[in-house]
Amino acid sequence: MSPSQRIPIALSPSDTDAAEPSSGKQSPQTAVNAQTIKVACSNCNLRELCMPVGLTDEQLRRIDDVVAVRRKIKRGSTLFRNGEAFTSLFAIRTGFFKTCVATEDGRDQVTGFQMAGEIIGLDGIVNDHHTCDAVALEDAEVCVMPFDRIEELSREVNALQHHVHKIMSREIVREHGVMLLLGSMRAEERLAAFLLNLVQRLHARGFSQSELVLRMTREEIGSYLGLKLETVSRTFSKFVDDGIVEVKQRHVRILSTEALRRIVNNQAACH
Amino acid sequence: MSPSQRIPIALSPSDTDAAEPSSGKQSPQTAVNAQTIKVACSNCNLRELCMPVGLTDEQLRRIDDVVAVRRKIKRGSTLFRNGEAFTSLFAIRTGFFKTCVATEDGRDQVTGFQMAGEIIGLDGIVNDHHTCDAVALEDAEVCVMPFDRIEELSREVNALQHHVHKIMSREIVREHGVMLLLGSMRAEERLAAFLLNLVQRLHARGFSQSELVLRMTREEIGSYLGLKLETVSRTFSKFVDDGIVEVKQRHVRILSTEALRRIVNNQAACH
DNA sequence: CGACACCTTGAAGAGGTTCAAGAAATGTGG
DNA sequence: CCACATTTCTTGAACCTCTTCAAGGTGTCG
Repeated sequence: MSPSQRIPIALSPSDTDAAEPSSGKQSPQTAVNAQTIKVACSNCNLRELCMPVGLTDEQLRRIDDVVAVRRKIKRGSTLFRNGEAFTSLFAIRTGFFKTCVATEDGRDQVTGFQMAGEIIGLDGIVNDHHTCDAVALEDAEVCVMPFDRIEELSREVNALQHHVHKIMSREIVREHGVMLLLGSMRAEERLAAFLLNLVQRLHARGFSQSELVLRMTREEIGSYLGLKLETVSRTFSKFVDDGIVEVKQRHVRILSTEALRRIVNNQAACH
Repeated sequence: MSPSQRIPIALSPSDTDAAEPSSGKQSPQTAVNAQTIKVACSNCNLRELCMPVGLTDEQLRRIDDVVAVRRKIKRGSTLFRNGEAFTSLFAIRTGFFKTCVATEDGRDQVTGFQMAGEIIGLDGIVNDHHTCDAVALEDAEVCVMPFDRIEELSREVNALQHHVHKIMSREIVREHGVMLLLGSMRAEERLAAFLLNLVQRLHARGFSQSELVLRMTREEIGSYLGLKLETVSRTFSKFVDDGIVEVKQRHVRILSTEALRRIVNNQAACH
C-alpha cells in the first residue's frame, strides 16, 4: 500500500536460509511438503502486508489462534490443486507461487504470480473446492488460515472483516488489469507492464527498484501474458537491444523504468 | 446455481414495462437516472439469485432494511464511474450492464456483462472508490445495498456473511475463466465460449437455451473478447456459414450447442 | 426522411505463432 | 567434481491469424 515503507523480508532462498537456520529438524517422514509449525502473527514481519492495521493486542492474539499453522512447500510441488476441497486460505510467508487454471483439452493459463505477504486460495470459497492449481516456484512457506475460523473471527473483529473484503476486492481489481492487458495490449506492452508490476511489488517488500530475479520460466511468463515463450524471449531481446533492460537468464536489471512506462502507455515517440 | 429452476423474470424492455406500468411519476428534476424506490427482498422473485437460501423471516426482514432503495438507470447512462466514491453494491433487478476499465491513453476493456440477479460494484471495496465504469446497455433497475450495512448485518447473519464471500469468490473464478479465454483461445473459440456462457446464464433465468438477443454491440463483444469488431462480425458470419447459428443483427439463434462446445474444446474434427 | 450508429465484407498488412536448430544453464549420477 | 541428460532460452524463417483500412449496406431514431 504505502510504497515508501521498507519491510525487510528475505525472498531469495539463500537469504531465507540465513534468517531461519536449517529451519528445525525437518523429518521427511512426517510430511514431505506439508511440514507444519506453530506460529504467531503478532510478531510476524509480514503483518503489515497480511493483516489490517490498528488492531488491539487482544485482537492480534485471537488472530494468532486462527493462523495456527505453517506449512512448507518444496519448489515444484503444489499447495493446492484444482478439484481439491477448500478449507483454508494461505498467506505466503516466503517463496513464490504461480496459480493456473486449465481447460479439459489440456490448455492452461497462469492466472497470477504471488509473493510474500499475498493471500492465495480465494478461488475455493464459492464452491468449497479449488478451481486452480497453486504451484511453488521456489521453496516456500505459507501460513494456513482455516476459512471457517476467519469467518468466525471476522464477525467479531470489524477490521478483520473489512480486511478480508478488501483482499478479495483487490484480487478482482488486479484481474481487471490483467484482462485489460490480455485484451488490448501488444507483446511489448504486456512484458513491460509485467516487469513494472513485478518490480513494484518487490520494491514494496524492500527489494531493489531496478533489479529482479525472475522465479518463473519464459513459458510461464508467456502463459500469464497470453504469449508464446518465443515471443517473450524475443521481446526481452528487443528490450535489451533498445537499452531498456539487461537480461542474463532470469536476472533482469531495468535500465530505464521510464522507457517501460512509455511502452505501457503507448507513447510511441517521446525521446 | 441449479440450472433446472426456472425463474420467471422479464429481461427485455417491453416486458419490464408491462410488469411495472409507467413506473410511477418519474420527475426528471429529482434525479435523472437515480430515481429511488423503497422495496423489499422478501417478496423479490430474484431472491434465489441474490440472497442466501434458508434465511429465517426475521433475517429476511433485516436484509430488507439493508436493501432499502432501488434505482433506475437509463440505457446508455452509468450506474457508477471509475474514480467515484464507493458506498454500495448493486443487485441488478432488470436490465443489462457492462463494466469496463480504461488505461490513461484511452484504450478500454469491457471486463464483464451483467444481468438480472448479479451483483456489481465489488471493485470499489478495496480503495473506497470504483475502478471501472458500469454502463446500462438497456433501461435497468438495481437494488442499492450500502456496503457498511452489508458488513454490519453479515456480522450477525452467518449465511449472509458467507454469501458475500461466495459472490466475491465467484467473480474471481469468473475472471480466471476470462483470462483463460483471452490468453489461450482463438477468435472462434472465444466467441463460441461467449455465446455458450450468455445463453447458459439466460437459461438459468428462464429464457431459451437456444435463442438470445445481444444487448451489446459487436465492438463491445470484441472489447470483452480481445478482438476487433470486424473479427467478431466475421466470426459470426463463419458460424452462420457453418450452420451453427442464425444471426439477424443482435438476434442469435443457436442451431447446434454441441458444435459450439466442440469449438471451445478445440476438438477439430469430430463429425 | 435524413442523419447516425451499427454491421458486414474485402484486400492488404502486421504481429505473433509455429517449427526447427542450436546454445546456455541446471541438475544428476557416477 | 566431472560428464551427461535435461531443461530452459535464444534466434531464424515461413506461415497464419487477426488487424487495419476502406467501402457499402442495414437498421434506428428524432
